[in-house]
Amino acid sequence: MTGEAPSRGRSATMSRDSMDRYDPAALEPKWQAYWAEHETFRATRHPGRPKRYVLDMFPYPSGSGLHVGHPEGYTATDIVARFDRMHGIDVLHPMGWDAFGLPAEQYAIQTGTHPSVTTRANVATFKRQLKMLGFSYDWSREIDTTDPAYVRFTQWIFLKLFERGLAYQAEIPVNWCPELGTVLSNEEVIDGKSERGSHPVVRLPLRQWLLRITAYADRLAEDLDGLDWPETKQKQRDWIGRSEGAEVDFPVEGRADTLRVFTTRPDTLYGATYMVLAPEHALVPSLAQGEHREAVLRYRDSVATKSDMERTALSKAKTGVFTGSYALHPLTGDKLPIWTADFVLGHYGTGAIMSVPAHDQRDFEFARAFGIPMLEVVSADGALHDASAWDVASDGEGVAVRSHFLDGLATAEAKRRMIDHLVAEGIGRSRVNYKLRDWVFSRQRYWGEPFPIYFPIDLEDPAGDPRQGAAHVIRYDQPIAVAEADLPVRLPELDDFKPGDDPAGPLARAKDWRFFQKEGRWYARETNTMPQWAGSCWYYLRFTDPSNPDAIFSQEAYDAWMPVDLYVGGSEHAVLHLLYARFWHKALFDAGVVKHSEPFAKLVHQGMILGENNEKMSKARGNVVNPDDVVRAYGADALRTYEMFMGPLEQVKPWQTSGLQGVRRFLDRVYTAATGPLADTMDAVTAKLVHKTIRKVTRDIEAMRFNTAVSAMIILVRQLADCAPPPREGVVALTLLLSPFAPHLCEELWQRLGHDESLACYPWPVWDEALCKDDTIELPVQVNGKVRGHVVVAPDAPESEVKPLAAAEPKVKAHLDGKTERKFIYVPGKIANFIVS
RNA sequence: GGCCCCUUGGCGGAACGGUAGACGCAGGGGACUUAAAAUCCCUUGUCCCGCGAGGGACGUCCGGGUUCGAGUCCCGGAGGGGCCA
Repeated sequence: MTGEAPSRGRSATMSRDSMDRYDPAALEPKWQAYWAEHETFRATRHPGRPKRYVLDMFPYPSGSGLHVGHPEGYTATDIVARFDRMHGIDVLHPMGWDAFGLPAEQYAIQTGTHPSVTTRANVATFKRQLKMLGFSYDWSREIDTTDPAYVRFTQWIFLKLFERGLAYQAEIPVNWCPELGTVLSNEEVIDGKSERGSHPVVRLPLRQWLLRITAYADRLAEDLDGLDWPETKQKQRDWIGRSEGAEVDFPVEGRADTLRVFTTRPDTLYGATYMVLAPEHALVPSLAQGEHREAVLRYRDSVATKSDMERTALSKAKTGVFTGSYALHPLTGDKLPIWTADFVLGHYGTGAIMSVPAHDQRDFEFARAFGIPMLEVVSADGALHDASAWDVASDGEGVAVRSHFLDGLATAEAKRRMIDHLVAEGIGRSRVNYKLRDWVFSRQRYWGEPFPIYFPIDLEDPAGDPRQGAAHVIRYDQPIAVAEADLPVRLPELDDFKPGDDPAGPLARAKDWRFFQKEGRWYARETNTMPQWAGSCWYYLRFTDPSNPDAIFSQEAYDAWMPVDLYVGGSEHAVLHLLYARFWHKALFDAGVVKHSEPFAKLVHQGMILGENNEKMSKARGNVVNPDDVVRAYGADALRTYEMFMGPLEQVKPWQTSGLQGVRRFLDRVYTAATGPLADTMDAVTAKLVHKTIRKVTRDIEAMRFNTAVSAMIILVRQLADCAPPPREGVVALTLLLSPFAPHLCEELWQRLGHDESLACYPWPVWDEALCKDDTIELPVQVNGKVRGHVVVAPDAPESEVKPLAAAEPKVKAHLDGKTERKFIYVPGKIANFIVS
C-alpha cells in the first residue's frame, strides 16, 4: 500500500489522479479558518497555570510585503508558543505593526497618497501573508503604532519622561539631512550619509528634543548581567562605553580661560606635551591668535562635513593646526602648545584632550607628524627609554617614571594617587565618561507621533492672529505639557507632506492645527514629531492589554503576562531598539508604571537568510524569494519546516529551493504514512525509536535546536513507513511532535486519526525513559586511539566483561599481538581503548 | 586599529572531550514506466592495496600544545563575517 505512491505529475494529462494526496493548498486555508472561527489561540490566563510571553519583533509593514527572512524568527517563536500550549502553559503570542516611518511618507511626497492609506494597504498585505503561514497569533491583540488609541499612550509615556526631566530641548549640532528634510540620530548616519537612502548629511545647530538616556547609562550597562541574552550584551556595553578616568583643568597662558580635559590615564599627566581641541570647541576661535587665526578657522570649516569615522580612523594621516596659544601644565607650569585637530571630537568627553604622545597611538602619530616632543612616563620594565626612538606608542600598563611623586607606582595605583593629588590641589577630579550620548528624539517629518507639548506665543500686536501671519515669537523656553485628558494630539490633515527647508517641519504649515487660543492667549504646538523608535519602545507592554480605553494597561493584565519570556528578532536591533526600549522601561519602572526593571528576559537573534547565490537578498541582486510563491508551490508547512531545517536559528544561511523540495518530500511521506491503514501494535524497534524521537524533539525544541528536531522526525517517518502498515501509536506521536512545525498538515492528520478537536492544546507526548535505553550497543574498541573493531555489549557492562571480549575481537587482536599493554581505558557506553607499545 | 563570532564532503549542515560527516540537497546505479515526471531501493570524504570479500593510510583552515583520546580545550597564525572606531 505504502509502496503505491500517489501520482503527482505536472502535466495536465496526469492530474486526473483521484487518489488521496497531500494538498496544502486545500488543507492550509481550511485549518486557518478553523483556528480563526474557534479562536484557538486567544491568550487567556487560567488560575494556577504557568504563563509564557513569546514575542516577535513586530515588522515595519513595507510596500514590498514579507520576504522569506520574516518567517524564520516568526516560525521559531510559533513553534515555542505551540509547544508551550501543548504543555498546559498560558501563552501570549501577539503581533502588530510598527507603522510610522519614512517610506510611507516618501511615497506620500511622490504620489500625494496619505501615509495612512499606504500604511493600511501594507498592513493588509502583511497580515494576509502572516495568516497564510499559519502563525498562532492572538489576532484580537493586534496593535498598530499609528492608531490614535496607541499614539495616545506613546505621548503619555513621553509626558512621563518630560515630567521626570528626562525629555528636554537643546540647541545642538545635529545631523541634518537636506534630502530627507530631517534630523537623523547618530545611529542613522553611516559614513556621513543617511542610513536610509544614502543622502548626504551635514551638521547644523537646531532646536531639538533630547531624551536623557545618559542618566541611565550605568543601570543599562549593569542590568545586562542578569539577562539571558547573546553577545548583544557586549555590544550594548561597548555602545554605552563607560570609561573611568579624570577631568583635569589646564589654565590658558595669559587668559582667564581654563581648558578642561577628560583622560582615562591621569597617571600619564607628566607626559603631556601638547593640547588638542576639537575644531568645534567653543574656545577655538578666541584661542586662534595672530597669523594662525585664518588657518585655524579655515581648518575648522573644512572639517565640518567630515563624519566622526573619517575623522578618527587610526589609519588616516593626522591633520591639525597650531592655534598660537599655550596652556600651562597644572603641575609643572610648562608651556604646552594648543593645537586643534579633527581626530578629537567635540562631543566626546570635553572636546579637548591633553596629548601624551608616548602612550597613546593617535597622539603619537600626531606628534610625529608635527615634530612635537614625546616623553616616556610609563615604563614596562621600570627602566628609562627614549620615546622619540619608538615606532609606536606604548599604551599598556607599567610603572610610572619621570613622574615625581608617582615614580615606581604601578599604573592602577598611579591613577589613584594622581586623582587624589588633583582633588587636593583643586585642579581635577575623578570622572566617569560615557560614549553614549543623549538621544536626539525629534524629527522634522509628518508621519510620526506629534509631541504632546505646546509653547506660549508673544505677539507684537496683541490683537494679531498668528494663523494669519501676525508677527510673533514662540517661547520655546516655556514648554507646556498637554493635559492627559486631551491626549492623543492627532496629526493634522495635510495634502503636502514635503519637509521643505523649514527645520520646523511640515506640521508648521498646518497653521490651524499649530496655533490655538486658550484663555485669551495664543499658543503654538510643537511641530516636530517623534522618531520611528518611539512606538517600538513599549509595544510589548500594550500587547498585555491592547484595547484598554482608560489606561496604558491594567495592573491585572501586566501581572498576567509580563515580563517577555522570549524575544526573537534580528541582530540589527542589538543596540538601537533594544537599548531604547530598555531605557523607556527603566524610566517607567522609576515612575512606578512597570514592576520589572528589565522587559526582555531571554533574547535570541535569528540569522539572516541569504539568497541562493549566497548574497544578501535584495531586489537589486534579483535573488529575492517571495513567500507567496513558495507557499503556492510547496505550502506554508513546507516553508516553515524548511526554514527550521536549514541550520541553527542564529546562523546566517543561504536559501536552497532544492532543500525546500526535500522537506516537502518529508511532509508527503508523513501524509502517506498517516493516511493509509494503520496497525494497532508496534514492534520493539519502532517503539524504541518513537520514544527516542519524542525525547530528542522535546529537548531540541526546548533548546531551540529546530534543525536537529526535524532531522529526527525524518528518521522516524522512514521507520514508520517501513512498517507495513505503520503503527498507529507511532503515527500519533509523530503527528503531535511535528504539529508545531507543520500545524496545518498535523491538524488534518489529527482529525483523520479520529479527533474532533484541534491538537493545539492536546498534551504533548511523553517518552518512556526505560524504552529509550538500549539493551546492547556496538562499543568501539580502539588500539592506541584508533578504532580497530567493535564489540556488542550492554551499555553499562563492567570492565571485567568488556575487556576480554574486546581483546578477543579478531581485528583488535591483530593489533594487540606482539605488543605490551600499558593501559586500558574503558568509558561505559562510549569507548574502550588499549594503550600498547 | 579594537572587541566579538565563524572556518567540517560538491552544497546546507550533524557530532555531553569518545566510531567525524547524522539528516537533507546534489551526484552515481537500480526498480516501476512504451517513455518521462513522480515515487521507492542501493550508493557516494580523499588516496593506496586487492579480481573480490576486504584491508590500510590520510582527513574538520594552518602551526604548536594539553589528553589514553581533540572538530570540540589552550597558545600562535591565516581567511571570512558582525559591531565599533
